[in-house]
Amino acid sequence: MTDGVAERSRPRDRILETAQDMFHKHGIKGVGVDAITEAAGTNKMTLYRHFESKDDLIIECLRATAAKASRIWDEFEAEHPGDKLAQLHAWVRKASELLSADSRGCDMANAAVELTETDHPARRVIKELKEAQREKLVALCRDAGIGQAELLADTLSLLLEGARVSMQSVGAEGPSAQFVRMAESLIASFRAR
Amino acid sequence: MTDGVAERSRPRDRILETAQDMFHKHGIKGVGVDAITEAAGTNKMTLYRHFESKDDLIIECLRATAAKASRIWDEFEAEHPGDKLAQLHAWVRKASELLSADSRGCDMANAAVELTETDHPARRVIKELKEAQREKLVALCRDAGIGQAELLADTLSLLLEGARVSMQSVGAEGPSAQFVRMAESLIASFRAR
DNA sequence: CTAGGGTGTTACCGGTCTGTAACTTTCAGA
DNA sequence: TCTGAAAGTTACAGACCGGTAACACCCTAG
Repeated sequence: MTDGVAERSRPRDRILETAQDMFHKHGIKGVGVDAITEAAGTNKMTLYRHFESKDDLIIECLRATAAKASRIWDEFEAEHPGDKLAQLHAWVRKASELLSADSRGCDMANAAVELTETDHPARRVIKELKEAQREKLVALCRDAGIGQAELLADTLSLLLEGARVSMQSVGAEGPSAQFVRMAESLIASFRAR
Repeated sequence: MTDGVAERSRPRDRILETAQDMFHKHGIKGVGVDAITEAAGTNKMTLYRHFESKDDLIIECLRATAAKASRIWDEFEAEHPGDKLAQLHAWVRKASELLSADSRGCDMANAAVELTETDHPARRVIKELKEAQREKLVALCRDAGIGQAELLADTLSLLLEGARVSMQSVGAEGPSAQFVRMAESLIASFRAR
C-alpha cells in the first residue's frame, strides 16, 4: 500500500507509473510483477496484455523516466531564455536537488548495475538514453561559450554520477555534499581559459 | 565452470574467494548460494557451517575485497617512499586501470545499489569501508601539501565513482575515458592555489 | 439491447531461491 | 589403528519468481 498509485487512469499507465516508482525505490530485481500489479490496483494478466515481459516493462520504465527527465531542458530555456550560461548554472542547481537525503540515484545507472548480463535488452536502451543526455549537456556547455565543452560536460557528468552513487553508499554527508562547490568552481575555471 | 576456483585450499577460503568473484561479475542478487558452492567445488551445507547466512557471506566478501584493495596504499609508499605527491599521481594511474573495458565497477557501490533495504546489515559495513577509503585519500592529499585536501579528495572520489558507474551504463568510450585528464588537471589547479 | 474488447479472477506450471535435517564419507592426529 | 571433527550427500521445506490458461465480468459503441 505504501507504493499504491490509486488514480483511476488506464491500467497500462498505472502499471507504468507504479513500476517506475517501485523499481526506483526497491531496485529492479527487488520487485516482482505481482507486487507491481497489486500496488497499481490491477492484476498480472493485464500487465502481460500490455507488456511482453518484465524486461519489456523495465525498458518502457526507463524510457518514460528519461522522457520525464528530459523535460528539464525546456524548463531551463523557459527560465533563462537564450542565456545558456544561466541555464548551465540552473543545471547545477537542479542536479544538486537530486542529492537529497534519501536519494536512490539514477534509475538508468542503477539498472546498469543490476542487469549484469551483457546482452540484456535494457542495456542498449540505457546506453542510448545516457548518450542523448550527454549530448544535451555538451551542447549546453558549447552554447554557453565554454572552450572545451565536451570535457566540461563529461567532468560534470562524472561528478553528478559519482555523487548520486556515493549518496547510496556513504550517505548525504559524504563527498557528494560538496557537489555544488565542485561544479561551480569547475565551470569558473573552464570559463577563465 | 567459468567461475570455477579449483584450488585445494580450505573450503571456507574457496567459498569466500569464489563468492567475491561471482558477486562482482553477476551481482549479489544475480548469484545464488548453490551456484557459489558448486563453483567453489563444495556444497551448501559447508557454506552454512562457515557463514550464518547469505547476508553474512556478502559482508565478509565486502570486507575481504576492501582489505585487498587497501593494500595498494602500501604499494604506493613502497614505490615512492615519502613522496606523497608522486603517490597521489600513482593513485590516479591506478584508478584509471580500474576503468578497463569490461569493468563492473566498485563492489561496495554496486552492493549499495542492489541492497535497497535501508536496514540491510551490509549497508553500515559499506559505509564504514567507504569512509575509511575516503580518509586515506584525504590524508594522502594533505600530506602531499594540498591546501584544500578534503575538497580535492572528495572531488577525485566522485570523479572515480562516477567513472566506474558510467562505464557500466555508457561504456568505456563515454565520459570516463577522460578520467585521467580530469584528475590530473584538477590536482594541478589545487596545487596552484 | 447487444456485441465485443478490455479487464478481473483463480488456478496453475516449472523453476529458483535461502536455509535445514539427517546421514555418510573422508582424513588427519593421537 | 582408532577417533573425532570437518566435509560431502541427499532430500526436503517453504517461499517467491515470471509467465500462461480458462473463464467471468463490465462497460461502452453501435
